[in-house]
Amino acid sequence: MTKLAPQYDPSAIETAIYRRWEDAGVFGADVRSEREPYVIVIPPPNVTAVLHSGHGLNNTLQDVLIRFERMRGREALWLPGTDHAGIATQNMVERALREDEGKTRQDLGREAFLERVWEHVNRTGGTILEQLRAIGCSCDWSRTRFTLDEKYSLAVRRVFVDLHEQGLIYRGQRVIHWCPRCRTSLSDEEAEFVDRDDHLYYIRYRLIDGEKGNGDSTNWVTVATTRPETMFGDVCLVYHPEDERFQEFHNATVEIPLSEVRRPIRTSTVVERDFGTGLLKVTPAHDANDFDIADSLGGFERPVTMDEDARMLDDPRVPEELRGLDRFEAREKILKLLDTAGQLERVDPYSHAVRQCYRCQTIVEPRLSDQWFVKMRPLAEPALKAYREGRLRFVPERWGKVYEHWLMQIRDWNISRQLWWGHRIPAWYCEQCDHITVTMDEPASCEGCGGTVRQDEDVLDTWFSSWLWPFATFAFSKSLGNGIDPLEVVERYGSDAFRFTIVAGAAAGTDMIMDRNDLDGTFAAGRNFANKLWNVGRLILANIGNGSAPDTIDPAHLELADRWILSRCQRTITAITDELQRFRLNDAANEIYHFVWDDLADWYIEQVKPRLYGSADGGDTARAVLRYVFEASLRLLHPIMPFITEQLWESLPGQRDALLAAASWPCASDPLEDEEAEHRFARVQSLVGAVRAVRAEYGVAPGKMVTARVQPASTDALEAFNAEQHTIERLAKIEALSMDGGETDGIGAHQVLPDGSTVFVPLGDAIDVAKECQRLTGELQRLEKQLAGVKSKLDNENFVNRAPGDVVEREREKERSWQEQREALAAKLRVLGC
RNA sequence: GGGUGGUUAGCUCAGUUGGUUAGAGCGCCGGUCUCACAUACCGGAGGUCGGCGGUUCGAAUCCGCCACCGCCCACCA
Repeated sequence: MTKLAPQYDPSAIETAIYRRWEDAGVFGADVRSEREPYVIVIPPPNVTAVLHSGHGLNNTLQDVLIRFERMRGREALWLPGTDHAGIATQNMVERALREDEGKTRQDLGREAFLERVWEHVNRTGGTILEQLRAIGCSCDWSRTRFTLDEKYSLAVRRVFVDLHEQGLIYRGQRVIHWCPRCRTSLSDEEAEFVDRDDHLYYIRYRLIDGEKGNGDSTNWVTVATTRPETMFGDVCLVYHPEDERFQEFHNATVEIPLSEVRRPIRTSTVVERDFGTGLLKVTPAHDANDFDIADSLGGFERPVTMDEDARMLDDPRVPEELRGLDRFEAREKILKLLDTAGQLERVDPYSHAVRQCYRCQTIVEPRLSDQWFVKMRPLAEPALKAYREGRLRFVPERWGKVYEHWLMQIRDWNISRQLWWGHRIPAWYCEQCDHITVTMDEPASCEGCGGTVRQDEDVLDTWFSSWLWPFATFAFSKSLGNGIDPLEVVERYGSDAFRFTIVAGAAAGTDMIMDRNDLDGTFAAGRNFANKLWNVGRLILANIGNGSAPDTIDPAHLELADRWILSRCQRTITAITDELQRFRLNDAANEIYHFVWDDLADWYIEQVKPRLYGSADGGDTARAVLRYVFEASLRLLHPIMPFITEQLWESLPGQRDALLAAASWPCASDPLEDEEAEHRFARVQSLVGAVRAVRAEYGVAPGKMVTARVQPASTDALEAFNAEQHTIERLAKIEALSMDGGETDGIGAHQVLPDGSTVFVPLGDAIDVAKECQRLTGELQRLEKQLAGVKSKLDNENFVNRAPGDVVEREREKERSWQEQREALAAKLRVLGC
C-alpha cells in the first residue's frame, strides 16, 4: 500500500493513471461484442485546433456519460478524430508562406503546396487529441481517424458518387457566398451574419423616352441601394405590379448611371413597396435574391462585374476609371461621381446585417459561379419526419423546435471550395465535349466521347467529410465562460477538479459563466472536494487493515450509524444512476458530493472513530461498512472524477477488479434501505447541532466539556439518543448526557429540537439570562408565525376538502410538531422567568 | 420584425409533474491548527424568488401584460 500525502497532488498521478488505462486497453470497444453498444458520434475537432473551453466542457460531459455506460456494462465506444479543416489549415500555411518566403500558393503549385500543408499538419496537428487525454477523455485511440486518411477519403468519394447517382448532388450556376480574401465559396453556415451601421443610397436612374428615341432626359426614377458598386451588373429595375406610383413607367427604359447601358423597368411581387423608393435594382450575378427575380422574369443575361478578388472587372460595362478598383474603393468613387452628376439624391443611415467569412471576417461577396450543390430537401425530409414522429429526441426538448425550423428553411448546400487542401472533387471534365464523368477513381477517358479528361480543381467542404454534421450539430448548443483555458485549470487544480466543477455547475442546456480572473474561487469546489476525498481515502486505507476487512457485513452487528450510512448509500446509488440516465449530470455531481462530504466524512467517519481506534468494540463491522461505502462512492464518482478515484481504488488492499475504469457500476440493495435508521440518526444529528449551537452562542471554549440533559419527545427519540449516546457526547463535547427525564429547569441554555425534544445545557455564570430570553423569544415568535400559517390553511374548508389527503395530513403533522415545540419553548421561558 | 431562453442570497447558479420553514458552492461574520483534511472543522448572518395582474384552497413553479438581459432565424435591395 502506498503512503498517501495529506494533500492531493493531481499532477503527480494523472499522467501515470491515464497510461495505465491505455495500456490495459479499457477504452477499446469490441464491435463484435454481444453487449449493448453505446456510441458517441461528435463532429471531430480541427486537426490544428487547440483545446478551448467549449471543447473542455462538451468533451467532459461526453466522457462522464461514456464512462458511466461503460461501467454499466455496455460496449462503450468513443471514436476520436480530427478533421482537416480546409480553409483554416490552408490559411495558416498560406500565411506562413507569405510571411517567411513572400510566396503565394500559386508560386509553389498545387503539389508542392500540399506537401507543405501535410508537413505542417504532421508537425503541429493532433495537439487537441493529447489535450483530450489531459482532461481524461476515454476515447478508443486505436480507432483515431483523420478525415484525409486514405480509407476515409475513399469513403468520402463513395458518398459523393452515390449521392450524385441518386441525383442529390448536382452542378449548377448560382449566386454563392464568395470570400474574396480566401478566394473560395462558402456555405450558408460559413458565411455568418454581423450587424453593420451602413448607408442606404438613393440613386437616380435617367429615364429614356423610348418612343421618341432621342435620348432626352427629362425625368428620373430613384432607386435605393446599399451597394451602388453592383449597379453595372443591373439587368432591370422592378416595382410591385400593384404599386400605382410606377404604373406610368411600365416597360420604360432607364440608363444605368455613369454608363450608357440601357435597361427596362419590369414588375415583381417580391418587391416590398414600403422599402426605399419601392423601386429595386436587379443584379442577378451579385445578389441571390436578384438572381431569383431575374430568373423568374426570364430572358436576362447575368453580368458579373467583379473579379475573384472583388475588384471591378475590366469590362465594357464598367466605366474605365473604376476598373481594377476594390469594391469598397469603387463605391466611394461612384458616390462622388454620382454626386457630381446630380444623381445621388440622398444618403440615409441604415443598419442591417451583412454576411462575413467565418474564418477571416472579410465581407462576403455574393457571386455567380459554377459550383457543386447537395439537394437538402430530400435529405431534410426524413430527418424532419424522424423528429415529428418522436424517433429523434432532444435534451432539452426546446432545441427540437430550433432544429425543425432550421430544417424547414434549409437551402441547397454548396459543397465545392476553391481550395487545394481537402478532398478533391471526383468529377472529370471532358476537353472535347461537355460531359462530366463522376466516379471514384480517375477515368482513362471521357465516358461520353472518349476524349481527354481533366479533374475538377476544387475540393469538398470539410463538413461534407463529416457528413453527419448537418444533423448532429445540435447535440450539445453549450459554452463555458470565454477566456477559461481548460489546460491551465487542469495544470493548476487537476483534471478532476476541472471536471467536477464544470459538471456540477453546468445544468443541462444552459451555459456557464466563469470568471477567468477568479479561477481559485471558481474551481475551489472541485479542488477542495478532490482533497476531501483524498483524505477520506487516506483515513480509510490507514484503518481498514491489509485486506482483513470482511467482505460481507453481518447485519446483527450493525449500529444505528452503520444502518444509517448504508441506507443513505443505497439512496445515493439509486439517485445518481437515475440522474445520469436523464442527463442531469449536475444533479449527480452534487448528490455524490454531499454524500461523501456530509454523510460519510462529517458524520459517519466521526462516528466510527472510536471503533476504528480500538476504544470501542465493533471495529470489524465498522471497517467492513467503511470499505463498502467507500468503494461504492469511488464507483459512483469515477465518471466525473476518474483520476483520483482510480488512484484510491488501486490503493485499496485486496482489490479484485484491476481497474476502476473497467469495474462495474454499483447496484442498490433494497434490504439495506432503512427508513427508521435515517429518521433516528437525523434526531441524533439535530441534538448534536443544538448543543454545538449553544456552545458557539455562549463562546464555550472548544475543548471545554459541558453537561447536558435531554428530554426526548418520544420513545423513538429516546432509543435514538440511547443508541448514539457516545457519539452525541463526543461530537458535542458533553461529559455526561443524561436523558433520564430528570430536572431540566434552571439557569442555562435551552434548545428545542424539531421533533419537540428539549435540551438543557447548564452553563452557570456564563449565561446571560436576558440574552437567553431574547433568543428563545425570537424562536417562539418564529414558531408562532409558522403555526399561524399552517393553522389558517387547516381552518380553510376549501383546503381541507380539496387538497389531496396526504398534503393535508402533512400540514397536520407540521402543526402537531410545531405546537410541541412551542409548548416546550414556552415552558423554557417560564423557567427562566422571562 | 419572428421565435426562443432567462431574471431566485454579495457572486455563479439549483429548485424535476404547483403543497419545503426556498437550497448549494464561493464570498461574508464569529470561533478553532481537535490525532484524515486549515484545500479543514464548528456556529452564524444574508432572499418581499424582476414588476403588475390573473387562475387556484395553495404560485418561485401555471396564464397574461410590462421591464431589462441573452441566443437563434429573417435580415428583404
